[in-house]
Amino acid sequence: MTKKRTRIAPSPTGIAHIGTAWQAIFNLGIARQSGGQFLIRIEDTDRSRFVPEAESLIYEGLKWLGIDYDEGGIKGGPFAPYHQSDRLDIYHKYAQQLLESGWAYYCFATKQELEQMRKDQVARGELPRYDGRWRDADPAEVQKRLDEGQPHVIRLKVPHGRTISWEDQIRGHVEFQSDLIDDQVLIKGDGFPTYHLAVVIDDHLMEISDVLRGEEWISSTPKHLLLYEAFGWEPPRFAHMPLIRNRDKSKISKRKNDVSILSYRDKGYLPEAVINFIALLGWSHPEGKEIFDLDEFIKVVSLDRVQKTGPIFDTDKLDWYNGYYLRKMVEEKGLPELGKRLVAGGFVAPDFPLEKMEQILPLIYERIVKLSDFAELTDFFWKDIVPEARLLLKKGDLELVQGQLQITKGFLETIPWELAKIEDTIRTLCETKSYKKSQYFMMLRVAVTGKTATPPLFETMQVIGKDQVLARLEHAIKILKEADAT
RNA sequence: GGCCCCAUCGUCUAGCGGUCCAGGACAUUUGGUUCUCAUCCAAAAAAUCAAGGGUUCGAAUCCCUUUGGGGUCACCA
Repeated sequence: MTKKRTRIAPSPTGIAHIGTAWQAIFNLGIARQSGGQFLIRIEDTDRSRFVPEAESLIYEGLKWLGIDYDEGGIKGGPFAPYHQSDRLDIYHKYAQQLLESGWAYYCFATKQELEQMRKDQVARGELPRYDGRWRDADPAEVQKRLDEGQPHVIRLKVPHGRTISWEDQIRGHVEFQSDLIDDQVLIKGDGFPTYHLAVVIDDHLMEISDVLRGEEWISSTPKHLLLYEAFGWEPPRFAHMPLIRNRDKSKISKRKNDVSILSYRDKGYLPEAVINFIALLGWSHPEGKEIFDLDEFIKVVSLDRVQKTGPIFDTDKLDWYNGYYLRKMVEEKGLPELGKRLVAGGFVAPDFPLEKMEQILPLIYERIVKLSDFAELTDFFWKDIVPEARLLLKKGDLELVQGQLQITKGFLETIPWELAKIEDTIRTLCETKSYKKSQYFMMLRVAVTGKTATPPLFETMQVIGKDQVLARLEHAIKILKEADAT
């Protein structure tokens, strides 16, 4: 297999987007399995949307997910620079070439002028599009305006009457009529190139062999193909991935979904879970596997298993993956690993007593879905609780429950605080007094934790500690008295 | 609206002319284990393969039409 070079070309306009990560793993896989390179190029030609910290967020997000790259980004490489804003003179040089070969021309129409033109077109029931007013302008007039320093753009002279087609790696044969394509702006009024110009020049210069990008680019591809032709360059292979969607099927958006990679980290997801989840969006494992890591994905990914339909971003399955990977992690690396991740992610205070942690972790690791669940799952171990009378009395009447609390407290006071002893005491009590197990246990659970869903009762009591358990039972008795009085 | 892309259970998908009255996973429901929750284990329900026409001995799989959805039509990427 010939080596493939692929790339992602994110724009630093905001957050690190989950879609970028999704694109990245496919590009990474296709390149790596051929022994080629995967690179990151920063497309920062839109100064109006530029966000300074956005770029480092992208690296941080990809790094967290374990997505590595070979060139570009902060690494640099043989085709540097990898920031488009550092490549301006390159674009100008090639734009000049297009001007000379007749594939491009200067356009002095102002934005307002074009806006008015489109408005008029729409009013006349026509399609709004550039009317080519400077396409065949008098060279002398153009030169005069140039000499005067008039603001201008450079446009591509899209040939008429052409059919432009390519064999898409995912979609097969796709074709467009050139007559429907506007004379694209190549160099903007501010001297920056547009995406179309820059992407073609950079992909060629950086020897990208396979362009794997979102379906939203499919209608731009003929423009790019025209540019390759204009430059006399061999175009890369194109593959247009489906678009990840919101629940309403529209293109995934910030408004309707959490699309920030880092926010999944902050919510307590494991990177391996996120990777596994997104890998199965629009793609399926050749052996039908549901569980695999990035290394395996890179080995087996192929474009022919990419679906043409845009998958809906539904994180239900991500939750399942996360719980699964959390449990797997504990089985393989032990509870301390879970503790480490909790601390590293800031889900538990760094000064949280270690021995307490060691006692709590075995009780909750099967119950935790996200690392951020930890607090909610365990707060009663160290926080004061106020059991609700309603819950205490859920399955038994006042008299019964009060008696149960008193007598249980009495017995527990006398025993050494060991798991076996606690269990033995309570079970014996339950039997000799003929309490209903479900009622009695649940009542105690509420009295001791304030909750109806907790880890097993005896272990929980043991970890909470004798003094605290007795105090809570006492507290429960008091609450019932108050409830009785009102 | 023009152009382009797409269409299998609620969701992610398997399927690339017969082995599919459509398989798996998540979610859901039920049962088992159990002091609750969760885990784990079983099982169920869930898609007239968008609809209608063809082609074929035979179609979820090929073709056409319709419908539906999406993308794109900027001096944004």
